[in-house]
Amino acid sequence: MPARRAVLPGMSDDLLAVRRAKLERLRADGIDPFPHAYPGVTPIGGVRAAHAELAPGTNTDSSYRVAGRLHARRGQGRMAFLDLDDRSGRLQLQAKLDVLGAARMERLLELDLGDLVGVDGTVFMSRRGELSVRVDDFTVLAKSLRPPPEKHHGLQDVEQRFRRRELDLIGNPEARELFVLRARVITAVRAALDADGFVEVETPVLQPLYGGGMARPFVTHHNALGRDLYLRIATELYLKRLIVGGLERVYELGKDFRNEGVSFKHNPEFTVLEWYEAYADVYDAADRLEALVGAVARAVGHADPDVSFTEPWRRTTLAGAILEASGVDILAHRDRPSLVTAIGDRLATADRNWPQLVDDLLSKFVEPELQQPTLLFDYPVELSPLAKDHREHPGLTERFEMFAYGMELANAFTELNDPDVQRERFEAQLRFEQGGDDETPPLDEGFLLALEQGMPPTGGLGLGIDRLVMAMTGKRSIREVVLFPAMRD
RNA sequence: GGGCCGUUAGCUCAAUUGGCAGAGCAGGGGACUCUUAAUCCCAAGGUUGAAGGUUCGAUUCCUUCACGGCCCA
Repeated sequence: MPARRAVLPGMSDDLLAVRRAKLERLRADGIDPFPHAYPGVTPIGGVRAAHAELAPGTNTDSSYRVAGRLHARRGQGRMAFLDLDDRSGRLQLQAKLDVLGAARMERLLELDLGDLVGVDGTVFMSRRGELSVRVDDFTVLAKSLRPPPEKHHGLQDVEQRFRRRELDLIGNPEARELFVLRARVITAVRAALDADGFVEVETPVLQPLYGGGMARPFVTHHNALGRDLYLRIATELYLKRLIVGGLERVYELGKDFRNEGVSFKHNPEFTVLEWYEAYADVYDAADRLEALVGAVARAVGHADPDVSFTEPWRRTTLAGAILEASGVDILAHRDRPSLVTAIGDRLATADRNWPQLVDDLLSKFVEPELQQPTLLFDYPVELSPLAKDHREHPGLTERFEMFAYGMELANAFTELNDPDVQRERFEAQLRFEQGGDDETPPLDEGFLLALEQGMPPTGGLGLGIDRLVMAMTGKRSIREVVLFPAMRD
């Protein structure tokens, strides 16, 4: 029987001190508590897959090296069982005095939950049918100096889950699975676009001018250039310049930044896909989006009985959807006073211009009702400064937004490529700004110069990746699908 | 920005009408060679988010603040 050494008499109530004392004892015994590497590890999932059919009580001569974080311990003295976690799963370890000898057995039992451990061992199936590895040898891979989350309940405190995401990932396997799923969503998006001949590009995050959307930007400063720069609010204008340049099919997957409040569907930095396809229009973009999201849903196994991303999706018009949901016909009330009268007391109309009121009607009456994937087409030109005029309906543009789970997920248009019309649109927007809209971006001469070079007919689209992941996982808060969401100090 | 709710041991949670702040897990000491939310014995662990107020007495009631959640704008 091994003689246990009292860890630290007189300090047994201080969790951190006990762990530090164990760390120092390892060093005193000539063991490096933070070794440099541990080659040859097999994932626990791989060990499980190779021995799934083993009968209870069966021994094997299969040996593996596994590594992970110590999650639980049962028994002490001459035999103990330990649970080891890695990214692929959990595995029971069996430690026996007659295998390890007194010294190593004692060392093993002194490990703390949360320590990172490597094990060489032999697979067997316990009498109760638990796949296990008998520890033949083990190595401390990194000493954990702080206690892990509660082993059965995990980390429950919502605030701590976001602020200390590493503890969420350690303690809650479903958190790991969610972010692995998020990665699979992004992989599926890339695969679909790559397969269709799109070129992935990277355009500036730090921009001398911001544009491509309606939002307040973050401002930062470049010391050597001696000037302020903006963090991008969209990738649109640079990507269109690449279409001018002849890249024909481009996409960018990255972060945009908007200096606005946080909510369950807004994080100040968020991940967006934008693509632009030469010689295509908004209807091609709609077909491509359906196929893309349908493929993502299949790739990650989206299975909500109430919402299906299987193509085709419902398609209707913005004005029709607003009329149906609110009774207000925005196309019959094309000026502010008329629309205010039509809205009556259903919305606060003070200090809101015509496009803002239409947006309010959409947000209040239509968006929350759109649970199934739905495309709303034909947005008024006042709301769509970068979209091309509708080929049939004056005053409208060739644009749609895609909604699901009561959220806007995507936005697409036949891109406006007439440089003179684009300039007029920007200038009209800036005139609106005199009316108090402070989200209007400044006029981008570099972009207009590029359009004058000649941009082919183009269909473009932006898709919110965080919200897509929310839709694929049924999470109601963007903070659940962003690893480190913005938090107050 | 407004309303409501929450904040108690390292973690997960209790605490009656305002009356000694508790349990499980983890940690410490001990027993245990097929356990698995292991079990058993012993001991320990608290600025009840912060600051003020009411009260003989506050985790509990009131005010302000911080952070978070939900709903609304």
